[in-house]
Amino acid sequence: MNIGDVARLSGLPAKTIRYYEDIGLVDPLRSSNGYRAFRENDLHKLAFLGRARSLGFTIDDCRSLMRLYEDHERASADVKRIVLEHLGRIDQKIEELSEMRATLAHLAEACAGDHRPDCPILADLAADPETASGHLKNDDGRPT
Amino acid sequence: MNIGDVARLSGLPAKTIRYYEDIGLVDPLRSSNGYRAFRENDLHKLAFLGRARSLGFTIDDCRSLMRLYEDHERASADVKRIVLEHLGRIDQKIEELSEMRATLAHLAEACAGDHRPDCPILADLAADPETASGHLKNDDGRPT
DNA sequence: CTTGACCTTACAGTTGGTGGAAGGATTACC
DNA sequence: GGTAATCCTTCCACCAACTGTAAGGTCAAG
Repeated sequence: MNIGDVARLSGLPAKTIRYYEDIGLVDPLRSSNGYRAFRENDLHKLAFLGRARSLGFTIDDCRSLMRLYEDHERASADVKRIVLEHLGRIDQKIEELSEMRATLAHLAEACAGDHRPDCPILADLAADPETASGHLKNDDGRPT
Repeated sequence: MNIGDVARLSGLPAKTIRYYEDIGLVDPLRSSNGYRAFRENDLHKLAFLGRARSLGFTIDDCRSLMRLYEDHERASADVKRIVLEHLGRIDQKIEELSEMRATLAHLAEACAGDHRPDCPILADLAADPETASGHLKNDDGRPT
């Protein structure tokens, strides 16, 4: 199989596949014309990588997961640990984004969004840290 | 004020402040010794930038927001539009992460996480797209 | 025999900074 | 006045995980 074939079959761009070879995630053979020659196994690996990446695993995670995948003596605990760590990172990210979301939603709500220049959003962004968005979360002046 | 002072006051690393000058977000004066000389206004700008960045705005957004901040003829609608667009991107990101989270949580739950090599996580990652994690979402074999 | 689709490598750019080296300026202290 | 510590300067390289582009080699169809 040429790179175009595995690209179609795996759903990964050819560029990405070349990149994955570059960083040692796959290692296709070479035809006499210099073209990469992928085996079934390479295709499987690439599909594995694509799925893992789509679940947000880092390339480094992918490397570990692939190693475990190919090691039939592995302990499932090792796999689970990677997943749970990743899950923790995702939860943290969701947490951060939700906080941003809440603040931004408050700000957007407070802004008239018309032709006038008065804008609580800009006022908040310009406020010193003590004040910033605190007056929208609790409006009685107590420190947050 | 030297860069160390504004770094302390704004909470931004000196490196970041230099970078912001590099990309044209601030434009401090220079003392005769070549040191950057920040005015009050520069400090305000940097604090503004720090707050906007902490809310997840891109540097490009920050540029637009700063322009609007400094334009006293602005329409608050322009500010609100930027915020709402950003809010949309955040919601999308949260959505994506939540989907990942759900899939990963299912997988982790299904995995014994012990010394044995059997691992539904690896099985899922290796499965072809038709099957992948679908069998965990609906276990009757219907296509998802 | 040429056209077009495919393949190759290599280098630059993306985002938003961070780290480090090499060297000049200033301040503190003896 | 010397010197050590702390600032400050510029410049270049690096992070993730690709993506874009250029310049060129290969192959199958008509």
